[in-house]
Amino acid sequence: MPSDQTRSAILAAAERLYADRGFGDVTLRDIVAEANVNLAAVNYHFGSKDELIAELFVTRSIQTNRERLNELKVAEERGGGRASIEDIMRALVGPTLRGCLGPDREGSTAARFMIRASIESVPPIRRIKNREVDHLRKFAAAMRRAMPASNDTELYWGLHFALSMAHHTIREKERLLKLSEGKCDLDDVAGIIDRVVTVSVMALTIGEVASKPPVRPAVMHGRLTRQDL
Amino acid sequence: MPSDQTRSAILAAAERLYADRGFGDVTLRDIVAEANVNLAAVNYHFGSKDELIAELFVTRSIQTNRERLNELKVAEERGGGRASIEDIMRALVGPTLRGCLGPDREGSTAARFMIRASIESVPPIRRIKNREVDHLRKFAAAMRRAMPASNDTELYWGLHFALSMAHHTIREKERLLKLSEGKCDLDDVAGIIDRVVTVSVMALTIGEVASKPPVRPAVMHGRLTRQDL
DNA sequence: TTGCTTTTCAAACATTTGTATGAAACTATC
DNA sequence: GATAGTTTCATACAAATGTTTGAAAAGCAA
Repeated sequence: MPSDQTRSAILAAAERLYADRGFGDVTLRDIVAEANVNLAAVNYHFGSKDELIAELFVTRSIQTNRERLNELKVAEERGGGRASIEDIMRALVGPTLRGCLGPDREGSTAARFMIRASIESVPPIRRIKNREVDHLRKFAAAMRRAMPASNDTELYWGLHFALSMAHHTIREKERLLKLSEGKCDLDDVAGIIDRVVTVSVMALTIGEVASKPPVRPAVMHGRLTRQDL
Repeated sequence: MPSDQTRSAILAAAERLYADRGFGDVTLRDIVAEANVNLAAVNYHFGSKDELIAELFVTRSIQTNRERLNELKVAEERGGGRASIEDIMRALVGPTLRGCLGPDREGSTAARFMIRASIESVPPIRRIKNREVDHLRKFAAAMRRAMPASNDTELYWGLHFALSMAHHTIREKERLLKLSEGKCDLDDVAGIIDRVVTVSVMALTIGEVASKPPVRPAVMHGRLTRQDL
């Protein structure tokens, strides 16, 4: 058997098992059993368990990033070098949401793996995520071009909130479904993307009116602290 | 030594260690060493490691929930039985954000523990979180009273997005700080709460204009799928 | 004190886990 | 077809970890 066959069998089995049962419940022995390879093969081909997980996550992350930048590029070309802020935000959150939500996506191992990675956050994945910042700078730059009037602070908050809504929707989709008693349609991916984009763009326009958000009613009573429960 | 002393020594030591080093890196032996008690004491007083973690998390969750409902009650009383939608959202996200962000909060063990719990999401905590839904229904009810025109779907999405922004800001504050090169002031807790509240309320007003979000440019080109990278 | 319950303690248990080893099987090149 | 390099395999290793045990200690009521 060529070496690559064992390697990819391990990758596929690991991704499937991690997606189904999470990182905490899957051991190397589970993976090699699923892949029908020897236990030592993991360390031979990947060096360690953590490096296996890292490779899985990096592969999928690169895919998502490529999709995002691709969608951004398409939007910029269509706009003659300048994409609208809506399209930029859509390029940011669209790929992730499309990948992880939707009815048929239940079968997508890659998507379910990335959801797990988002929820459980094991050390090797956390390490990678912390270096993931520079890829977002490209989106910050595009946003800056699209709304030159806005200042950087507002821009970063808008970017942050967009990712907040997208990721949290993926992470907590079960809970939202339960809370809303099915009223929130988690299968309407296009609608969800519209929602997130709309709200994100609105968030960005806060900064265009004033540098400080407008609404700030007096609510902080002196006696309302963490102590008095 | 009275039995309660050992019990609370374990609780305190566990919360401190988990807050500092995370759930993955702290063993029972670390905890009992920090608490100066015997290893078997944990199982004697709590039954198991998971039940210890669960007790820690439940205690802090109850605290947060009480703060939220308290703040909601204050706002409703001030408004003569009806709180404004701004104040409701503020009561929802305020306690968590105040508890977990801010400069002096660095020393608060409870806050850092809850951040860890939000990031790492170990099984006993996940189990509890999944039952945490009914507490949010009280907020949904208050929101319904505040904006009777809005339909339930929009309401739940607004609630969900508010929590998204609050939790994600806590979870990813380091990354946001790095991405924005310090431009986003994570110590200005009041400002952050204002931001989240403002955006949440705006998100809720989407539904008052129309039942579907307005912005929906044609971006989904046929060739833009998960494959073509 | 006596007797009973609760709590502490040191030690051991039982598993699980990732990793390492060294020989065997396989592959490809000469 | 011999040889060198690669890959597979069964097995063992070593360490960590949550849990259990049974006796000692402490607390407390009669």
